[in-house]
Amino acid sequence: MTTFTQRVYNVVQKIPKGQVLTYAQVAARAGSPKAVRAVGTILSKNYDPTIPCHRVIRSDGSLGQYNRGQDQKRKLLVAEGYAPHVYLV
DNA sequence: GAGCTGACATGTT
DNA sequence: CAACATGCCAGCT
Repeated sequence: MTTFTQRVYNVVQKIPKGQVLTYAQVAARAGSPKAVRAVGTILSKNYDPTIPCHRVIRSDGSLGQYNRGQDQKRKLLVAEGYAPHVYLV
């Protein structure tokens, strides 16, 4: 548990509904723009329901991985309004 | 205490 | 355009 970890949690928790941030953005906001791997590692180990980890996607626009599975992540994002072209097809 | 792993990103081939 | 290789940071063995 470091400041970076807490920062990541805070940032992810502050992501508004219908909006998503990339791992790069989260890492940058957390204080380390290059700690994208770390963000993934942290979120992967985090099962806290108060942390909408599903709102964090890859910079390529892909959903990336998820604890509950990519399908669950996609469902959540679509349900929240984040429905880019790719998911509709 | 050191080494390996992993929800990623960027650059080359 | 797609695939491969390298860099990076925090967590776990």
